[in-house]
Amino acid sequence: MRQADEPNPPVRADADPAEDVGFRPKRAVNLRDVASAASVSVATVSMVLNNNPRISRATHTRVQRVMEKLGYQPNRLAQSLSSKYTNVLAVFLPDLRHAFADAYFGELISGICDRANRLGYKIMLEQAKPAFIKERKHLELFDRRFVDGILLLGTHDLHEHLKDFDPTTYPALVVDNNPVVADLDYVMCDYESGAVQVLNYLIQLGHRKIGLITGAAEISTARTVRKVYESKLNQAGVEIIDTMIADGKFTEEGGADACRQILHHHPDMSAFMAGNDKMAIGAMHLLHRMGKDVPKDISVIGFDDLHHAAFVNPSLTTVHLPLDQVGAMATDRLIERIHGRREPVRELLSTHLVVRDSTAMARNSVRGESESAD
Amino acid sequence: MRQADEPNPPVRADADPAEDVGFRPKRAVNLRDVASAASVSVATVSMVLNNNPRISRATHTRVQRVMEKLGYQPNRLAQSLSSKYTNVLAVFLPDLRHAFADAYFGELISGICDRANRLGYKIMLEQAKPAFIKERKHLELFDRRFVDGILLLGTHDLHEHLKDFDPTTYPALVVDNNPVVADLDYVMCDYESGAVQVLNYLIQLGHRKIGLITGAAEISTARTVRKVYESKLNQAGVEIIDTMIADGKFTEEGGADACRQILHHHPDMSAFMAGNDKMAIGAMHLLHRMGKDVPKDISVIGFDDLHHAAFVNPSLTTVHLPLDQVGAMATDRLIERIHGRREPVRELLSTHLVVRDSTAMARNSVRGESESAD
DNA sequence: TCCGCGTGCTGAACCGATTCAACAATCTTC
DNA sequence: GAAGATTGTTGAATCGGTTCAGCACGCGGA
Repeated sequence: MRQADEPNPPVRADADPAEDVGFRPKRAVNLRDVASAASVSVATVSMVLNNNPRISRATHTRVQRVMEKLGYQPNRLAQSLSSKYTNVLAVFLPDLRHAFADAYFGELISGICDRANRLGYKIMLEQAKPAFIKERKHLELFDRRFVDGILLLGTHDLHEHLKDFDPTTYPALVVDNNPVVADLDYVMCDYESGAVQVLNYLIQLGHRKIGLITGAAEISTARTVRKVYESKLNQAGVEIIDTMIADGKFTEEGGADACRQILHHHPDMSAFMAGNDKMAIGAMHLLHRMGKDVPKDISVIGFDDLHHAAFVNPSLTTVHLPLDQVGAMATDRLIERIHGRREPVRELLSTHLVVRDSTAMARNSVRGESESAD
Repeated sequence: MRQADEPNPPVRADADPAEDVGFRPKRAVNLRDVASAASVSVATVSMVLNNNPRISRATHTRVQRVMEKLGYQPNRLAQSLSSKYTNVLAVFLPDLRHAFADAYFGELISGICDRANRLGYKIMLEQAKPAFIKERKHLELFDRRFVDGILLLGTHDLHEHLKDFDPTTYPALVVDNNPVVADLDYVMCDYESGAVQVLNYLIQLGHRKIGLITGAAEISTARTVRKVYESKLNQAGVEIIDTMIADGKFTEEGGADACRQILHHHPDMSAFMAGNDKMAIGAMHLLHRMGKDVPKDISVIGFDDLHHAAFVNPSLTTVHLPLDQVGAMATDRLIERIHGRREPVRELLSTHLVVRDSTAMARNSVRGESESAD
């Protein structure tokens, strides 16, 4: 009878013979083996392993030689159990359908893994599904000693659980974002400067009728871009109407929808600025479907500079974000925090515009007052 | 003098100021605490935790209540140390520049993570760089008790290290591939059937001059597709010349290059079949640059059906691969193997063609003999 | 009444490392 | 030459679980 309905942890129903004759690691060489082979105590071997300076040069090399001869490899479960650290970091992805397949997150993760490995850390992958958070598994990760720290990707201000990460007990760092919901460490791209470059460029090309395909307002980077958009257009003497802006949800479909909405109210739009490449690509796809020519009829510009963006038709003008560097630096700072760093982390990495084929001079270099559509 | 390089224990060391005062987990509730609070032995608590049927219903619920009251969470380092399993799986990515940002791998990982989490497993991310393999870190992962098993992504026949994974000692499973270099478990898409559908479709549209943009010959799936291509074209009475086939390295750039090469020898190509979507997209980009119209002048067809493929211009006709299902099933089978499965795993998941806008009837439904160019 | 057996629980060994207190041997220093 | 400091090593406790052998108890059968 199997009354055990509840998901029991690493369990196997015991008491039953003739079962689970699974993978059985043959007993490996351990500290004691090395100690006796080298005629020293286990304490000595351990200290050699950790390069403790109190061990003499002679003993050190002798023990090390024995370790090599026996092919000794420390059991890291035992190491972590008795030491303070696991040397594992978790990467949290947001609860989005294709989060893993999203090149934006991929580039971040790439930077993270590279740096983490170089520093002797392993990376554990987690997706922050609602159930996961509700069961407080994000803290369990620490409490049960899975990880030393967490890198948070794709966060925003509605993520209440961000408040749970107390810096000294549950070290966490926000990657490429700065949610106001909690006062956490962060490392991110300079979206403001990127947006400034985009708008300077578009305005210089003669564009005034510029639509903004943005992300949700709860995402700090989306707000930043929007703020720059509004101030720059105002500065150029353009009155901003709400219908010139639409939420594209950071997806291709969303980008296309947002583009359609804006065009519906403003058929004379001459350029679109999108909050990321996926939305820009979605918009371009729609425009192509509608028979509009990018960039002759309409210019489109994105954010991210995914590898991919150079290969759509036409190739996409976009703001290059140093995502792998962000990932690497985030990893560095998180590890510092784990080892006792006190000062908060607030890093901003610079961005630059990459001009390709999706942008061109505005048809007729417009001037001055634009009459509001409707 | 900073003799204290070694991290100090979780105890408050007031003695020495100014040193690694890092993250300090406050002593958590442990088995002994629960045992004494419930007035039973630690053995009993452990057995409750593992749903051991030898514990009476009464004791079970009583202990469980105490655990809840104290907020007890088992330390999984201790659990894994004394049990046989870590409940962690590693995902190996190949040594490619943008491996993490590649949506193909992303979809696989997505399926893997989902299933793994549902089964109580954690996922660890590794990239199989040459140095990593040379230092035998892929085995160290087992020897040092990091993981119970490994899922191998992006493998091919030059990966000699695949031979190292002895099924009973180092459980590993190849995902969406079947390298002949080692006789390992695998779960993959039915590329053969996919290729058959592609060629039937193209031939039915009247295409005869079909170029193949393939991957490297050491990759089994690339060989499979090529084999089908050759036999189907032969069957349609088309003589195959080497110059009709080129290696696109599974990248956009490679796809573009391969496309250029083939066109150089065969300017009258009317269709391209690519081994994945990225190469197809690269080819389409080149064709766009050359002023050729897809699909009017040339049809292009891919493999993968990445989310993305629906949003390039024109949207891409491609073979849908059930990558998340492959990932999920791979995870299932690997876990079976870890727990003692004896029979080899050889799974094939079915694929189907998704027709979009990058394919159309051949200009002039060609017939019979094609004179070899050059 | 005695034996054997199944049930429910316990004590203690064990997994494999880290680290502290203690100590012996050698080196300073006066 | 004795006291004190330094250097190098060790035994034992500890981290927090799992598991096995064994014990107490109640019960049915001979």
